[in-house]
Amino acid sequence: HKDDKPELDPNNPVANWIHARSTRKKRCPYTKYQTLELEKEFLFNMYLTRDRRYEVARVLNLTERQVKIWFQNRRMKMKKMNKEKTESKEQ
Amino acid sequence: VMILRSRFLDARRKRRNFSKQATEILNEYFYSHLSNPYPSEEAKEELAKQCGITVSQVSNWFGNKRIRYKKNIGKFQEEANLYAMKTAIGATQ
DNA sequence: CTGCGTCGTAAATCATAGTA
DNA sequence: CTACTATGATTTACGACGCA
Repeated sequence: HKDDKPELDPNNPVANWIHARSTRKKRCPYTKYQTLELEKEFLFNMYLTRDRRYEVARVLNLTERQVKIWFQNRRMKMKKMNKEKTESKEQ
Repeated sequence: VMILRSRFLDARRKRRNFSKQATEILNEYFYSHLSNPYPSEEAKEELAKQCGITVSQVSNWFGNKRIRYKKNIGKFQEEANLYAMKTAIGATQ
């Protein structure tokens, strides 16, 4: 009867899904050293100044963009860990 | 040594597979929303409650399911048919 | 308009559970 | 027990959108 599902694609269900662009850089796992240094910097301060970003990128042989994004992801990770910790303590 | 250290540092990676009922519920949602398998935050909360897992785990499950399904649709054809049939029967009631 | 912030996700990879 | 596969979690990299 009432079909609320807009099935526009009987043959190709993934057509309307979100797809990464083909120009996206492939994920490249960082070395233990890079990760350790990034973590140290994060411990020093969760937000980068422009100068710190330049310096960290130079020392670790990453682009400033990669360092910026690493910090963004790291903050999201911290947020998630805090949420889980809080929720488990309040139950 | 490295193994012991990594086990300590990655303790949260220890896991148990979800129950069969939970997987059943997640698959039913996935295959009945195959053209747009992106549950809203509210839907995730409801699924999490029904499955007895966290919202993050529901998000992980859908992320993994979407990419693995897309990577090899043929492999999941049988499963897709099974759940399509189940929801069809449910709709008949 | 620039530029960095969060949020949600894709895709690859990791680590181990499950199984033949 | 070993080898291999399935599966849940984590790690890079963006796109979309917000705010100053």
